Amino acid sequence: MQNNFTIFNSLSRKKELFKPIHSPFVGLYVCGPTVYSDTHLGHARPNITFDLLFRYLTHLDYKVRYVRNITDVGHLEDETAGEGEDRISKKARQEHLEPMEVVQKYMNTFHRNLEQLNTLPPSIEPRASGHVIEQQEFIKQILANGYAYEVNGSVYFDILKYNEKYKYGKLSGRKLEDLQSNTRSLDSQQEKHNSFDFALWKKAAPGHIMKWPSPWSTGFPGWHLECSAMSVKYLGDVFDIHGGGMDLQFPHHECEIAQSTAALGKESVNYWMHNNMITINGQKMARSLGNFITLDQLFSGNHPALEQPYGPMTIRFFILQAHYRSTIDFSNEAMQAAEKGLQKLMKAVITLSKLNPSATSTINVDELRKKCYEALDDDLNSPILLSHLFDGVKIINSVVDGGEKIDATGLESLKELFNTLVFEILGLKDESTGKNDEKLTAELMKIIVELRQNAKTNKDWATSDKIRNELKSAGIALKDLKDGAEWERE
RNA sequence: GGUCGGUUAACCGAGUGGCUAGGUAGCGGUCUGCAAAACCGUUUACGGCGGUUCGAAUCCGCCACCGACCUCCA
Repeated sequence: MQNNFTIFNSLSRKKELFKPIHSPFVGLYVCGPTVYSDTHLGHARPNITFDLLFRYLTHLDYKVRYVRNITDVGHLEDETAGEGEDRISKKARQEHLEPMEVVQKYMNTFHRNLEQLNTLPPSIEPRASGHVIEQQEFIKQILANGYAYEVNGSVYFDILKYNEKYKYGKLSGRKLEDLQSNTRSLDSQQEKHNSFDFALWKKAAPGHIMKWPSPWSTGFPGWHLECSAMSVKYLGDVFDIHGGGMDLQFPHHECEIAQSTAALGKESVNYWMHNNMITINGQKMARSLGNFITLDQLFSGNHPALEQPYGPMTIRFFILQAHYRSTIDFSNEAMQAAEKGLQKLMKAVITLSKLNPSATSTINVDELRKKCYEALDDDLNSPILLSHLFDGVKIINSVVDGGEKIDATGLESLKELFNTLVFEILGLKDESTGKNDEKLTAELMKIIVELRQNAKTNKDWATSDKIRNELKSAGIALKDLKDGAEWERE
């Protein structure tokens, strides 16, 4: 299969032509969330970014297996606090729930929010707690190959040993000496041979809820292991693309590389992709920093920092307006700009569907199409794609105004292009449609518009303005045309 | 302190050597009873100082500021 799709590979720090291992099949693994609290705006970024990737690869006729995990065990709150409490266990205790109730609750929210953002579900969504055996097998392999050691029922990865043959730190550009001098002193360090070694299996402290039997101790798997074990299980020893947020590059993805290489003797991932962060007031939005806005808060407007609610598609458009490797700064002003821009785009799609062809054409749709695909092929440059689409919007509106002409062939081509790019690939949708009482509203509006036309015929401007103004405050915009009038929801 | 990245107009953001994205906001015009929408035109730019070059927002050097990672994080 031929394509010109290039991906910026975080490992090589270069754009590379995308060549799947077993075309037309593509294996894609993306790090999912730890489900212990509500989904926030920051989470929308990777999910929309990799949804765009999934949609585009699928559009290019690849058969994509998209695996996105749910972390429901093994992430410690604070390793310095002695035993280190699991984030999920902590939340369970606070809310008087079973750990799995916490997981289910926030996983449900995550799924609902992502559906609202119109992201496609992954092909497989494995959970760490359901793959403890696979993770143990992975540890056994690493131990057998001599890259891990056991101390008091816990198993640690031996980075010095690993570094003799392979290079630890290649993804994040870190040197072992720097890590050595910079690693904090942790309690468990006494058990570790070196401060930078990381846990593959941790013996459970007394009272620890989420634990499993193992050859080493009753305990739980280390933080980085699940992704190595599950990606290899579902995508094979070597697969195409691994994605995630930039903040996971180190140590999470670095450790994944080390684990897979230590267990399998080779690296598992051909292309590493990392999305950048969403910032607020110039600072990363993060759960741990407490400066986050949840998606439900954004949708409802129920947050002190929000001047108004913002629809899921506004958020999707806002994110797509920046390139995925750049930071994007959240503000009400920026969101309102995105909302207006999205409206303009959606309005043009509707206008396009009603357009009448001319005998001749002044528009080169093929040229526009070419530019759009070049943008996508250039490491998913969605902002450039949108800029070309807005060129298209101008063309569509100019056809209505009579400044441009389009023939039947061009019109079909333009419709196909817009439908494919806007809905299928960018995954946007018109939020104003789908209301149940649309039909009744239409009937009522017909009557109101007719009454207003009568008033206008009688030059009764007071009445016609009153109707228009009151409709406006009810959220309906009336627009006078040469003959008659049309209306739309604002 | 170490590693990496950023600094583009009122705001959000593209852009890697000459062709000076796009959206939002502003201004002027066309249309209109008025307005809105749409269209046409248009104002604010490339952190600072040097250097390379016929030519630099783009390459190089220094400085300033901001951020990410180095602990869990999307």
